[in-house]
Amino acid sequence: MDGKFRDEVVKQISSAAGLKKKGAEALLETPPNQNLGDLAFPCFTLAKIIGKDPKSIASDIALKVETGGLIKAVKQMGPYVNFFADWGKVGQKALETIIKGRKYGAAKPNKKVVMVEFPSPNTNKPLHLGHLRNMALGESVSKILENAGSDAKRTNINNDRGVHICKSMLAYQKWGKGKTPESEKKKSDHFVGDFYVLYSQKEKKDKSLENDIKQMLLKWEAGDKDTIALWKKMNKWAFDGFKETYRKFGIKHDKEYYESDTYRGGKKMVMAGLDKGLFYRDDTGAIMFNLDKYGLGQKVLIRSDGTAVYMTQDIYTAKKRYEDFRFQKMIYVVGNEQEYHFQVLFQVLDILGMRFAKDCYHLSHGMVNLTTGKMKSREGTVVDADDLIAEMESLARKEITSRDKSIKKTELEKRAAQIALGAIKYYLLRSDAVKNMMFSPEESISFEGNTGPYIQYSHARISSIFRKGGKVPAKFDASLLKDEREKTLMKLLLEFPKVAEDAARDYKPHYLATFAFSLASAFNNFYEGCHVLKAETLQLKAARLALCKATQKVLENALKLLGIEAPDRM
RNA sequence: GGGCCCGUGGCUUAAUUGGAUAGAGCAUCCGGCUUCGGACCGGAAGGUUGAGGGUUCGACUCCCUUCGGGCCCA
Repeated sequence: MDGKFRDEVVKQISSAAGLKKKGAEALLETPPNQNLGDLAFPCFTLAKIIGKDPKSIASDIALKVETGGLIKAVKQMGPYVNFFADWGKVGQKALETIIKGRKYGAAKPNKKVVMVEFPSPNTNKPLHLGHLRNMALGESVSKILENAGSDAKRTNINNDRGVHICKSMLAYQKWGKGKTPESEKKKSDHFVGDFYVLYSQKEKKDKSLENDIKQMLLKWEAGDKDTIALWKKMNKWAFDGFKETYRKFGIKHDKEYYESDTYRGGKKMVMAGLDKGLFYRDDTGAIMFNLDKYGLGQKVLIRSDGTAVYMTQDIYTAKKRYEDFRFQKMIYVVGNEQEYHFQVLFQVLDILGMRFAKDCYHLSHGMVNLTTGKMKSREGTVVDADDLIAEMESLARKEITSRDKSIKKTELEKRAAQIALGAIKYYLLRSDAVKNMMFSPEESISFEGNTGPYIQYSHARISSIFRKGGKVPAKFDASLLKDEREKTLMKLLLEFPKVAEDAARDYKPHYLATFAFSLASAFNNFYEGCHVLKAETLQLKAARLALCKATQKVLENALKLLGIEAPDRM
C-alpha cells in the first residue's frame, strides 16, 4: 500500500497522535489480511513512551482521525489503528498512473555511479552453474539500482594468469597435438576446460608435472615469447566462449579488467606501502599486513619469491576503476567463500589512503550445491552453464510445440530461449542470495508453480486478452472493481514501488521474485473468477481491462528487474 | 585452534527486519472446462521455526549456551 493514501494516513496519525510525520511513517504496517484493513498503525511504541496501554491509545487515535478523502474508514482493533482505503478513489488513481506513466515504480535519476562486478571468471575452464547464480544476481542488482535512479556500471575482472591458467596451457602444449576448437567442433572455452581436466588427471599419476607448471609460470612472468603466444591463444578461446554465454544470458559489461594488466600495479602499491611502514617483511621475506586490530590476523600481500597473490591485483584494479569511473559505490558480487578476502582488501585500500575504500561492498552470496554432492571443476562434477541452458531450451521447445505444432522455427527458438532463461534465472533469484542453495535437476526444470515460466505465462495470458479484442479504455471507473480478487490485485500493484525500493536498499532481488509470483498468482485467481471480455456490463469490462493492462505492465517491470523477459505468447 | 554464514512441514523456501492466525511452491489426496490460454484455479492434510535458556507487552527475527551443515584463515 503506497502513494497518496499512505500520505493521507501519515498526516492523520501525526496530527492525531502528535507525532512527526517521519515517525508515524516508519511505524506503519501492512496488515496481514483484508479484514484488518489496508494500513495499520501499531501503538506499542507510543504506549511505552506515554505509559498508557496500547489499546486505549489506539482508540483515542481512531476517534481523532477524520475520514473522507481516500480514507474510507478507521477502526481500533486491539492495539492497532486500522485504516481502510476508499478503493474507488485509490484504485482509480493507481490504475491511471500505471497505465499512463512510463516508469511506474522507478525513482528519479540521482546521478550516483555504482559499479557492479561479476562474474570474475578464471580463464582455464568454462562457466558453470555457480557463475550463473552470480551473473543472475549481478545483472538483477544492476537493473534494480538503475530502477532506483543510479547509473550502474557493469564490470568484470578476468583472472587470466597464474598457476591454474598454466595448467590448461601445459596440458595443451604436451597433449594438444595442435588441435583447435574448430577442428574438434567444440565451444572454445569448453575446449580449454578439457585440457584443465586432462592436466588434473595426468598430475595424479605424475607429480613431476607440478614442477613443469612452476617453470611455465616463471617463463610467463619473464615474458617468454612462446609461452606468451600460447597464453594469448588459449585465453582468446576462453574469452570467445564466455562472450557467447554472456550474450545468451543477457549480460554486457561496460568495462572488462584483466589481472594480467593490474597485478604489477598492485605490487607497486604494496611496495610503496612497505616503504611507508604500513606493511612489514616476515622471516621468509614475504610482505605482510598486520590486521590484528581488526581481528583479521596476518595477511600475505606479496609472496617471498616476489610473486603476486590474488589480493595484489585487486588492490590496483580497485584504484584503476575509481580513476576510470569515479563511482560512489563499488559492489563486488562474489561468493561467500571470499568474505575474508574482501574484509582484508577493503582494509588494505583504506590504509593505503584510498578514500573510496569505505564505499566498497562485498555482495556475498551462497554456493550452489547439487543433490549429488559438491561441484568440483577438477573432478568434472559441475553443472555446465551452456549445457544447462541448452537442456532447458530443449524442454521448453517440447512444451511449446506440444501446444502449437505449426510454429515457425525462428519464433520457436526465440520463445524457447525466453522461457528457458526465465526458468533458470527465476530459480536462481527466488531465494535469499546469502543462503547456499540446493540445485535439484527435477525441481529446477519445472515450469509449474513458483517458477519463472508461471509468471511469464500469466503475462502471456493478459497479452492474449488484448489480442482477442480487448482495448485499453480511455475512461474507466475503478469503483466498479468490488470483487475481493480485484482488490487483492490492485493492492499488490500499489506495493510494487516499495518492493523495488526495498530491493535496491538491501540488494535483494528475491523481494521482487516473491512479489512477481504473488502478483501472477493474484492475477490467475482473478482471471478464473472474473471474466474480462464477457463482463456483465461494458463499464465493468472497461474497468477490468484497465486492471489487466496495469497488471501486465507491473509484471513486465518486475520480471525485467530480474533480468527476465515477458513474452506475449508462449 | 580462531573467525564468518546457514538450520523453518517429506523436499525447496517466504516472512514488510521485533508485531496480529509462520505464508507459498513441489510431492500426496479430493475437486473444477458452457476455456478471455489447464504452463491454470479451489480445497484437504502436513509446523514445538534444530535444542535449551534469556531480554521484551510481543521472538523465526535480538543475546547466551549447545547440536548439526557450509565456508574461510593459519
